[in-house]
Amino acid sequence: MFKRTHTCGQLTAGHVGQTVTLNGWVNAYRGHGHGLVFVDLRDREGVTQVVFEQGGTPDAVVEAGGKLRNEDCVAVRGVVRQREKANPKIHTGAIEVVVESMEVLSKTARLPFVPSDETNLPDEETRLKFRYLDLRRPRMQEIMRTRHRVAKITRDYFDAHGFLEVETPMLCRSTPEGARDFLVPSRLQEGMWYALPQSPQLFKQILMIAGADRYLQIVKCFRDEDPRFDRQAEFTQIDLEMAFADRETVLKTMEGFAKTLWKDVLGVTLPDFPRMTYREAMDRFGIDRPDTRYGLELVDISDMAAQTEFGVFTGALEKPRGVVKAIRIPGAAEKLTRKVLDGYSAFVQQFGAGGVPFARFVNGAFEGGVAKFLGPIADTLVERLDLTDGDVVVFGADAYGVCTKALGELRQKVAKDLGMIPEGAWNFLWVYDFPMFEHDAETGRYYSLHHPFTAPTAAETERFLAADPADIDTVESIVSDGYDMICNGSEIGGGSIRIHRQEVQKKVFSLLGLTEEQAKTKFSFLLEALSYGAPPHGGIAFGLDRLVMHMTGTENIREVIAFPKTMTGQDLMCEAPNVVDEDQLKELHVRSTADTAVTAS
RNA sequence: GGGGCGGUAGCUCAAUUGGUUAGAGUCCCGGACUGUCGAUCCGGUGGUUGCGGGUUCGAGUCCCGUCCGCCUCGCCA
Repeated sequence: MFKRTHTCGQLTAGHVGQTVTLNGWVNAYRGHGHGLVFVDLRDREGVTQVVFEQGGTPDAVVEAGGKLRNEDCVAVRGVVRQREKANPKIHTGAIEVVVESMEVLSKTARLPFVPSDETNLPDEETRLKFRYLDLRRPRMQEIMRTRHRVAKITRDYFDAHGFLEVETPMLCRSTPEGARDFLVPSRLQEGMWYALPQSPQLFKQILMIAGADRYLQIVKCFRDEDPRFDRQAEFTQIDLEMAFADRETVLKTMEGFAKTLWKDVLGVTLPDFPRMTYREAMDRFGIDRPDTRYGLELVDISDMAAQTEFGVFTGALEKPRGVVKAIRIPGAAEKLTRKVLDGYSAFVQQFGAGGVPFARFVNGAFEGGVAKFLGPIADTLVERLDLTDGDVVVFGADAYGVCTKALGELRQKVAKDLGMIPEGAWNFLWVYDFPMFEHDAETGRYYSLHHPFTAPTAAETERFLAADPADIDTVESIVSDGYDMICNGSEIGGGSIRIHRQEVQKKVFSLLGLTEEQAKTKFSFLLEALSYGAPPHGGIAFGLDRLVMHMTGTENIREVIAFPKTMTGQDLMCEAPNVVDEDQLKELHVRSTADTAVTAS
């Protein structure tokens, strides 16, 4: 009988003398001839050494033990014994189990790789193909456990704060704006399509109107866009919404949640989160999710740059919204060689900048790079950047958007390259006061910076309702009641106070270029719902995958997802996506236009 | 859609400037071994160098195409 009495992680000196049964996989084996075999048995909870030895173990069992190989799945029964020499590396190292009987539950075939061999870990492709073997590794088990704990603490925390978990549909209608939808053809409604949710945004707002008051859901979302190291087409949100709540209430509740998570999972006590406006974040850090673990802030020197004869500076200032900004890189004069700085120029070029003008500050004077142009402003530049000997200054000179983006990205690269990011630091902050809209010159229309259901701040509402769409400056100056939670330069959550007045929502739709007719067609249910006594409400959504990435120190999102997809959207284990039968397509009223054969039959 | 890096034994890697029979560790198989814990020692199996084409007397190595993986720009309200 193989039924276990203990896990492989729990036996200690206190169990000596007990007869126990363990189930698990062979993590390693060490044979010493026919009379003595050691096997390390592993399950989710740990590793225990079991011994097959002549005298204590029947001869036939010793022989069977000698045939065990890595990853065989077995049950062993035996007596716990104190070891002569303890193994301090494992929790159960004080004891071993002398095997009396064994059942091989399942013999392994030749392994594509050995999960316990951490030094010869295969490439990710192989790990994904044999994910069930990869997930057996203690590191992956630890990540899965952390993810479970995050989900559990999330439910506990919000339950305690009066939130109700409600499920929303996976088969939704496609809505304009936002990411590309995954579509599902309808069999019953010929020619019609469902979309998988990009987020349950509208449903949770409707739940507020429906009186749910406080809503929580840990939910899969789908966005058919290209993946990144921290982005997957299919991902999980912790989705939240609160009725009768202002921004302060939402931020306090969510900040408390983050603090609870970090305390309970990592034992880290987080201080109150600083807050920063979008404008300040862009000005000082060149990005809307600043990493405040290090300096390297952007400093505007446009006024000084105008006094130089440097064409790159003066040319930039002639552009609309042209600026010149500088970053002081302390003590980097020797590290940042010409070659490295040339690399930085190439780096910023992908963001539309021309290059990275630079100068070193050595022996009280600028040298190298564009030093010769800095003469007229040398003293004031030293003062404004607070330069000391051995510093390097890099510049950005362009329209505000390009300059800010380039230096913001460069700032992060420099910090990484020079090892300026402190280990173990947790810098959280809120970014708020985002613009409602951005005007795109190419398409000649406005886009929501967050999403079209984000309310303007209370102070802005009347100005917003009165805004003339033709007055781009005014429209772009309207501030929304949105907020992002940032952790170490990564956006882990974002939300807003929502529009709960129908006329405000209609105004947003009209600014986005939706005619009244289109707005009615696509969002009639929302507009209608807003007309029946909608409460003020707001919420947020956290990226569960990213939270777990931070908490486990993993470098890509696939590590924290049990069965993730590759950069080309494939599941290498089950080989999805894949072809289907012609009959299935027919039933769904769908015909493929792909060039290559795409059906199974 | 654009750019970059990578693909050699089941796995991790090596292979001089383009040069003889593509090597090592590990896994696996066989043998030895009674206190190991990365056990040790001896022997063995194992290769369409991702795939297709080209250049060359000769290609793992150079060129073109293609597939796959990762990273990145665009994209991601």
